[in-house]
Amino acid sequence: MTAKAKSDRYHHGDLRTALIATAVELIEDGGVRTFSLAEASRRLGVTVSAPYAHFADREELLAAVAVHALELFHADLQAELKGLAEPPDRLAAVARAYVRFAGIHRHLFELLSEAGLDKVRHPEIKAAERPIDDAFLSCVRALSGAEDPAAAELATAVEATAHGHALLLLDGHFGRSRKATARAAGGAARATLALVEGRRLLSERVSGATGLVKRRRR
Amino acid sequence: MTAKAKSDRYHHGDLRTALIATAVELIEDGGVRTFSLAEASRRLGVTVSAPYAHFADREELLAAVAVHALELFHADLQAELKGLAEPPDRLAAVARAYVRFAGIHRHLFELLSEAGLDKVRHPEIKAAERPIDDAFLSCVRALSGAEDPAAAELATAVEATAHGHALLLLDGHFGRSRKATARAAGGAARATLALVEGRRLLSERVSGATGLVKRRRR
DNA sequence: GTCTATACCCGGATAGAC
DNA sequence: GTCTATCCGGGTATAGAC
Repeated sequence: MTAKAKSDRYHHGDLRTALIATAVELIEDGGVRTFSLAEASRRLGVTVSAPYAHFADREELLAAVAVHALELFHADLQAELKGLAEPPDRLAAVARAYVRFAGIHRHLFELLSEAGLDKVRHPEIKAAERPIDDAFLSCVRALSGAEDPAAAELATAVEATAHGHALLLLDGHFGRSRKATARAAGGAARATLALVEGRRLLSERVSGATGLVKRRRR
Repeated sequence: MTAKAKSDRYHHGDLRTALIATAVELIEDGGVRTFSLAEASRRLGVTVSAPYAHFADREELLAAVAVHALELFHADLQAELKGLAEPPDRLAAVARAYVRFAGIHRHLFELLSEAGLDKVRHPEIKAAERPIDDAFLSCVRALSGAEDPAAAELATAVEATAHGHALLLLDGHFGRSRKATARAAGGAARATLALVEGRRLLSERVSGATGLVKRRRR
């Protein structure tokens, strides 16, 4: 690969990278379902067999795109957390970032959540998820103290809340306007706060239930 | 269609109905993605063109299956609500039923939430959703009083919670054992209760915030 | 209402030349 | 590393006979 402009054949400095970029584009407006290696090849002006020199198959390319998407999300998440100190606020920010990402990169989000990529076959994906999981879990732990047995359930509930709002957003539940993403993200953040508060209240009721707390019931 | 056992050709009392039933089966174990009219036809021993006498295209059959799934879910929901009087409990039961349905009829659930069926083209789907929406909304209204402006957001949050838990369940987040569905459903129900409590608390803080309530902050 | 036959389109993937 | 050529499979859908 030393000679560059070579004959009339198509040439790339780096077809592998170009394929990933094109796949991101193609998926960002069209979704994973309709994405095909053939189409990507056409776009880049190479034949359908060329990609096989860089990826074993379609799924391997998709995995690379998934990694890219996760890195994107991680960056967004860090930005959203920046400057927030209070654990509940940080948790709410995670939910907000999650929903925003889904709204802004719909199809990349779908790739991550619906494509059913085999994470065993593609450990890169797991690796790219790691820092995100860590950020999330550190927020949960900061909130409830590491010893809290209910921490895991809270983490799950927050995750479900964010995920649920994201899907409702993509479903048009918040409308189709530009504001929809903001509405959904705000809703998820508030729901997260409510969850945190409600959980604390319910656990108080169970453990050291005082008359005062009990009186709130119904 | 008066003569029944006629010649050696394949015959059905009602191919239309049989197609729906077969599609349900095929989708219940294999998912929508891989479902094809061709396969369904083979199963029933008719040729690939036969279905077109009853359905305009593949999607029309899928719509019929979706209606079936919604009816199933509605029945489950009613059963789950039976005997519960307290609004929070009823709301939690809705979430529980939702997650259970997702766990037990994975692929039918996927059809409903991911297949992207065009509800404008298929008003039957909207019609089948109606009674479910009504049941859900009546629970929300019973809880917050019809005038509460936050009712809509609560409804959304509960929906998101149920949906989120359902998806996490299908993702293996609660394990793959037979107990996974129960765990997820329980989690969704508890999260719903926490949501209801937390929301009440947060709104008190805003509206008639007393020193006592305020003190709970942080 | 169902069949036969067929046309059409798409995608994935491989062998072998350059 | 890319191309040419080619095979495979799959599905959707239609026309026309019975």
